[in-house]
Amino acid sequence: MQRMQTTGLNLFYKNGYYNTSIDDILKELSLSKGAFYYHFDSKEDFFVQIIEQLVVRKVYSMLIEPIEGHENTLELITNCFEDALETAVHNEMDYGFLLNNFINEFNGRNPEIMKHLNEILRIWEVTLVSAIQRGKFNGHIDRHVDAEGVAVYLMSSFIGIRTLMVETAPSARKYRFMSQLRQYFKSIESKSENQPNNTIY
Amino acid sequence: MQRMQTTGLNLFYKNGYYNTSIDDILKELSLSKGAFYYHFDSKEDFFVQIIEQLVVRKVYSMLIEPIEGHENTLELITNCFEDALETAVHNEMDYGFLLNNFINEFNGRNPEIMKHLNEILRIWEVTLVSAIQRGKFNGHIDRHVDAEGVAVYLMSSFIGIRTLMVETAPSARKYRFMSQLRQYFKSIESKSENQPNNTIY
DNA sequence: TAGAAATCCGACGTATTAGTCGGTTTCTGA
DNA sequence: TCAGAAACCGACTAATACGTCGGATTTCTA
Repeated sequence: MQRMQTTGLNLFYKNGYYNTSIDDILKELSLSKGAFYYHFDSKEDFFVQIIEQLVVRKVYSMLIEPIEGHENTLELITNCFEDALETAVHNEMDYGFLLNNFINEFNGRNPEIMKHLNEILRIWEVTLVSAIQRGKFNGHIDRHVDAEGVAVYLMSSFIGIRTLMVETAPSARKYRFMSQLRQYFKSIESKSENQPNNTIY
Repeated sequence: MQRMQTTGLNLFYKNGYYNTSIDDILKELSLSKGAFYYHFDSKEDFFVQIIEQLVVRKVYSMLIEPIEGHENTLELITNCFEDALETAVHNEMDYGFLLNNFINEFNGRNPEIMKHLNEILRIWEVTLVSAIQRGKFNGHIDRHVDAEGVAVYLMSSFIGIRTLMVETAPSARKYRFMSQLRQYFKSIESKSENQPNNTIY
């Protein structure tokens, strides 16, 4: 069942949900229809379970947990993005950002699945927002910046660079992206070196 | 034939290429299989013609031509993005950024079509790069910025925000995005008010 | 070890897909 | 007017899709 889900996710990521048949997955696993429908009610049920079991965990370990620490927020985010993009560069065959692909595939076509995907995005967003607010509180980030705005901007740029890293010069594009991200971060970081609220930690 | 293409593009955009059948398109047009295959060799040929005829034009009019002027580059890009996002907000049903959706769908599965899509991205990129270089030359943009980097960063953020504007608070997210874009632009614009090279125009 | 529960098999049904092809209608220009 | 070209029709094929079902096999448990 674990194997079914991981194999399923790989193929769905590679070929898309609607363009991957149950038979494709079962052929890869040398299993039969009966085995599949013993464990899952339908293809959709199968996919929902994959989201809950695997996709959520992937996003958490890659994008959420790395920025939950109490160090300098902007550094945490920089390193988190750096690592995530570096992983993508090393994918011998990269198919873009998992969440982006699925959202584009299911948007307006499957509200049930969209609910799950939007929920993951929401959690990513609130994690970023609170990280930025923490940065403001700790004096690393200028007090006047709009945390929600920065979060949306960061998510946007990350989603987009993953699409741009598909097929065309992923390594070079990653490097350029990270440089500009640092440039942007410089523009929102605290001007003074005072970090008054840092003392309480 | 025009009607076939526009209807085809709408459905491909809405449901994806693989998830839209020829019959779906023909039903919408009240046409028959014979009519379709009289004009097009195959579904793929049909789609390639749609890209060349419609997608290219859309991207040009929306993202390329608006930034080819000789006014302040950063203002041009700001207005261009503003308009493009505003159009998306007003789509009663939005399915994200056309190019992003198709790239994610065809990446690693159809090199022929990917070639066309990547070409459009490439043109967008060089247009942005030369616009930024023009801005540096005109003194609106700091001479030290990396034009390629800024272009990649801009494209990334645009692609991403279009996915984020799908389903969840498009108008609010657009507003936040544009604010941060302006913030970023402030960080790369020329520090001094001198615009030495501007005189030759 | 025997019986029950869990797991798996694969042929089958029904629906949909891309594409074919012989025939019909509509347009056009001399 | 009429012949040929352009455009269109729709039944057909072969492949593939999801899901079902009766039965076989393996694994667990007492």
